[in-house]
Amino acid sequence: MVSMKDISKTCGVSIATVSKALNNHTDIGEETKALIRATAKEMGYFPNSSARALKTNRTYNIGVLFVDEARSGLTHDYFANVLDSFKRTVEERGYDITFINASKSGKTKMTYLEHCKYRGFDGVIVACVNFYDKDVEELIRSDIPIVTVDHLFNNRIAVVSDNAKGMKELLTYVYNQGHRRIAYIHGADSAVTRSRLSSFYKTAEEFGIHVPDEYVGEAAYRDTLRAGEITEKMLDLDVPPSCILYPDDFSCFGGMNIIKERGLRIPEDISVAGFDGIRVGRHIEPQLTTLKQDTKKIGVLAGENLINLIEKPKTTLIEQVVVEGKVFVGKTVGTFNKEM
Amino acid sequence: MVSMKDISKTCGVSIATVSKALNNHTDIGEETKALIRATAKEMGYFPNSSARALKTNRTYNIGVLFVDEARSGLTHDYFANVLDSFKRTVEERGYDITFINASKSGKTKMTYLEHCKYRGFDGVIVACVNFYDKDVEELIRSDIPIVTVDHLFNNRIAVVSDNAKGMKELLTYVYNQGHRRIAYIHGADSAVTRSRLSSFYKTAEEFGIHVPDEYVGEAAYRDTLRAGEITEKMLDLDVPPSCILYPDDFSCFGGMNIIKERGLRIPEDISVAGFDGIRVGRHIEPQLTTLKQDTKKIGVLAGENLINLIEKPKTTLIEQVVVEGKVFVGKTVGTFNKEM
DNA sequence: TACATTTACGTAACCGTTTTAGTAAAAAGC
DNA sequence: GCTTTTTACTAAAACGGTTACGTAAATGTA
Repeated sequence: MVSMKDISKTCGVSIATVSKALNNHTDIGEETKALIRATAKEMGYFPNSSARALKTNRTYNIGVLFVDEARSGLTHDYFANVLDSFKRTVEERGYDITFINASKSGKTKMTYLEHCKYRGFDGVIVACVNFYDKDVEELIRSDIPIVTVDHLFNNRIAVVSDNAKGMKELLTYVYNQGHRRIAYIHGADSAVTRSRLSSFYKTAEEFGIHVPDEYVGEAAYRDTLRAGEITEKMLDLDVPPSCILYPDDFSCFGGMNIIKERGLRIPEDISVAGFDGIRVGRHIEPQLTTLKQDTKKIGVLAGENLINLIEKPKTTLIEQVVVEGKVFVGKTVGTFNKEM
Repeated sequence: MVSMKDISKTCGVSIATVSKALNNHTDIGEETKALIRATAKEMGYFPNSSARALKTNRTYNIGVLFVDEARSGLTHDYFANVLDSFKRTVEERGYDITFINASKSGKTKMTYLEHCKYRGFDGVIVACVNFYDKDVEELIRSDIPIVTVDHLFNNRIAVVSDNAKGMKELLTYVYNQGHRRIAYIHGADSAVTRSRLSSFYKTAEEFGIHVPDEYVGEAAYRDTLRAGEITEKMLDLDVPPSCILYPDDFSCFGGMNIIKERGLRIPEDISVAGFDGIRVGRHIEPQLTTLKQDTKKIGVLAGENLINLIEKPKTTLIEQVVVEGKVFVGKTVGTFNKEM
């Protein structure tokens, strides 16, 4: 590796001059700068990020903590899309991203926070299901700049999709299609779940429609089997729902399978809607009606807010950034106007 | 941040002693080691990776280059699964992963190789569609330890899924279900495509079945619309195929949609099969018959081979590691025994 | 001309770690 | 008891940068 020392030798200047020239300091003559830059390029010089980080305490590296329960967030469509957008945003601004993990490095196992300190991340983005993990809590409570996705913490910036509004819009759409017997299968308890659930009840009340207890069931996110089981129960009711809302698109597929197995048609006999708007939903038949989350915007805002927090901590507001989703009208919710 | 210097002060020993104690060198007394370790733990010490990297020239960081055409590989189900598995494997062994990119860092744009040198990655994994990008070529030709996925290069370890065998198995399965008029819509030209295509022809010949030119069409990977268009053309043939194979599961969905639009039933009227085995294929109706790639194994082998290459370059074979996939029997390929 | 200011560069300390070479004290050898 | 070996530690240089401070020469000012 060619270093500043090499450049300084061939240019006949000191290392300090090389450093200043390459960093465009004002106290270096223009010709000298030009010479140094030219030879740097010629010699194939590139700065050593470790050395720079050591001295400046800035790594231009952002830690990413995306932990699903068993699987990492990578194979989770929603998170993968958010991460992809986040990645582009921060890379534009000169940052790289590295995954945080709690594996052993060498011999000693590290907590997430220890790993962050070890790597010297300038900031961290956290998006995961289990925010109550004590390792996650330790990280969140630290003094590292952090942006969380879809979860609120004291004194931390959070980018959250507007679950309440999303649920309201979805339900409104379904209502406007004529449905009155609307069921909601929700995911495991979490802030997101609670937000959607309360919005579901509230909106239903606003429309003056009654939601019997049997119309609300708890499944788990992205669990097609669970969703299928609950769907079966609902179909077995004396007065089954005319439309079922699911915690996510995957779960919705699970429900759809059961419905089809029963010989019922979607949407003629029963309507369904998902949540998230994963890519494949638009490519299958019938096209999935769902609440499409704006993963791109979430990623961009998370990136911008985090970098602001890193670069101008004083002027950055600690706030909740809300991103709205949008109903994607597919073919799984039909019009309903039979007698109630 | 607490450093070795702090520990050395509280323990009344030199910094060198601290370093050696923590790295378990033999020339430090047991009691001293114990004391130093204890105080290190107590003071919340963690090594500074930048400083260590600067001195040792080892970052324990692996660069990941996953570039799809427009979108990054992150939202690509196949790559995301490979990456996930790769990530777990290397993290187990104390390595982190960071994405390589060619964005500007600060002001100057870097090539992939420059970025790798800047970050000092110990090794790199490359998996992308466009291996002919000159930046990618530059990287591959460098002296950094590299493992590629699904592409062969001289003197580089490659982990490839056995496309030829996969195609053969899939076609054999379809043949055994009684199909003789089998079409193949393949992806854009690439090593993978060629491998599958030649295997398709070869296997067909072995079975003594004739493949008319109209039964082979070129679409693009993960392009549902293109796949749909070609499917239409094939359905319009005087003697349409009884089964169509697609370049990937997504494309297969595209074909299925067209088929359903035409009022044809899958698999009663026409059979289809995908390639890859993405998760959602198992959760939709009818369940997709496909060649399931062993993404987990690919990731593990890529990780293990790369680390071996990094840690014992002398003894590591430069070779092609082949991973076999397996036919996942869903419901989209039916038995066919009408007269030919 | 004499002094103050500006310009352009160099010196050297420092970031946190590893490692080579050295050293004093303790143990072993005879 | 003296030399040799072993044990347990330290000093200091080095990795590749950044930066506060110093300084000589060039320029400006009166």
